Amino acid sequence: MKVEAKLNPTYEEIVDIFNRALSKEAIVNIFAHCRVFYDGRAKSELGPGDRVILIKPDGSFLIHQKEKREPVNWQPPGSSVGLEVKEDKIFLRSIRRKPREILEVELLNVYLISYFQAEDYEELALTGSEAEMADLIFENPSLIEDGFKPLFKEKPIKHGIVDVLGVDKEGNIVILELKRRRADLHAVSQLKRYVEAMREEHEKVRGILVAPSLTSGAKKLLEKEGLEFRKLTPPKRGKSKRGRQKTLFD
Amino acid sequence: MKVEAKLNPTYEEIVDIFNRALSKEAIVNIFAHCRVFYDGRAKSELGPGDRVILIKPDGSFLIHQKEKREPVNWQPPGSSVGLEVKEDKIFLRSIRRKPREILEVELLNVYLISYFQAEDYEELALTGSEAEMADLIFENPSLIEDGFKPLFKEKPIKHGIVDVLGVDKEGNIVILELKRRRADLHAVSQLKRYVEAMREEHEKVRGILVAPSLTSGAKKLLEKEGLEFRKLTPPKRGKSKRGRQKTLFD
DNA sequence: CGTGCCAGGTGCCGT
DNA sequence: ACGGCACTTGGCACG
Repeated sequence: MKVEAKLNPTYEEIVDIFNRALSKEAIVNIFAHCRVFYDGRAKSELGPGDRVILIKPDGSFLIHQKEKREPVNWQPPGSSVGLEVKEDKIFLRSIRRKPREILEVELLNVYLISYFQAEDYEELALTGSEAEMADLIFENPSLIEDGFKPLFKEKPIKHGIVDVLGVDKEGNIVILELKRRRADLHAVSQLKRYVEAMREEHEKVRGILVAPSLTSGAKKLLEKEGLEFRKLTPPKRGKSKRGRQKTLFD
Repeated sequence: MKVEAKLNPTYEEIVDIFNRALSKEAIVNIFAHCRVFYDGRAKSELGPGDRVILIKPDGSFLIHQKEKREPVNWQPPGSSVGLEVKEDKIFLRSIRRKPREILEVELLNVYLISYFQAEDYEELALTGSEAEMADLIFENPSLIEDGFKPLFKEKPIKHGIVDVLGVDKEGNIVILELKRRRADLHAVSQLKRYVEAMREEHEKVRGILVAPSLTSGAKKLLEKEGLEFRKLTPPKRGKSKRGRQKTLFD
């Protein structure tokens, strides 16, 4: 069976279904009233409440409250999960090694347990990333400025890795730091670090922050440091047609 | 009913259960074979496959494949969800405004639809954060060095916000950048930015990176810049009587 | 593996 | 809202 679901299961049914799900490498889904304990890189406690628990066959373990995109507690892929019944209590326990982390869920009441032997061979195809900004600049360097010649992508230097390294028409070394979204102080610091590292060994080095926009603070720091800005929005490459993104949702 | 679940539902049952879930502000959980389209800050497409869909009453929308901690597609809290049946096809659509983003799920087959009217009044209590490192330093400044006097926490300066600002026994201004985990190049850049900003207006300014450890690159840059390092691991404060605070006093 | 860095980052808290 | 930043960040690519 690819999917199974049981409302208000007994302890025996929970154990039974859980083990069957594990053997099938299915995704386990539990609606439960529970308490949660975590100890590892940090440590946390969560009192009794209703949550959704998701356990994936790769060891990922998610506990979701009824709000927010983020799980309140979790365990990353590679963790090992187990179910334990002792003294009229039932626990889910997930252990990660390196770093050692333990997630423990006391199931006070299980409203629903289900599993899903999911078959999925598709991968996400995403466009509009920073990497595509770099590609775009290599295809059309004049987007930065007339005479700009990009030479390296993801080039390791003394203290970090430069997004794009090139030269301008006057022979200056040009360092580009790309941001797919509005650039902040962090981005300026990053660019400054690269520029200073290159200036240790070269005469004329320019630094250009390339992004759709700048925060106010980033603009101030950029100007103070004598760095530059070029406005550029990451492209959304259409799979088939060159048209705008209106094709699907209008 | 607090929980409801239907295996292999008809279109009508899907609509029925989905609407009931919405009116109860329940969490909706769907096991489905589906395709996914997203357009917003970026744009993506995901071909047919089995996924778990979670829709929360706050508008959060998660689509999980069978691996990884992260959803393959999602919509953040505040988004509006709708279910639409047209021409023998059934779609889930979630819209976010500001920025405008659309997530569309074509449900090719629904194995299970369930909802959970979760009641939860508990919040996570977590310890071992960077904020607690700051508290610890204010309680025991000699952890940094003898004679250190912390003055401000989260102090806004010219180009950013300093974690801890204080003075040493010789009257130098001291800037602390705290990291709860191994500090990297980014952390050093951050500290350097604060130190340089303060040096514009003060004579003697020291910068100290406070973290459990340093990456090799961070160490190199830190030394080159004349910045300092103090080893400190974020404390895990025991909530109850079980004094697990050994790390504090040994 | 550790190092470095992007992410549709998310979430929190300030002005 | 915009800004600055932490996060059990997660995930990836590369040496």
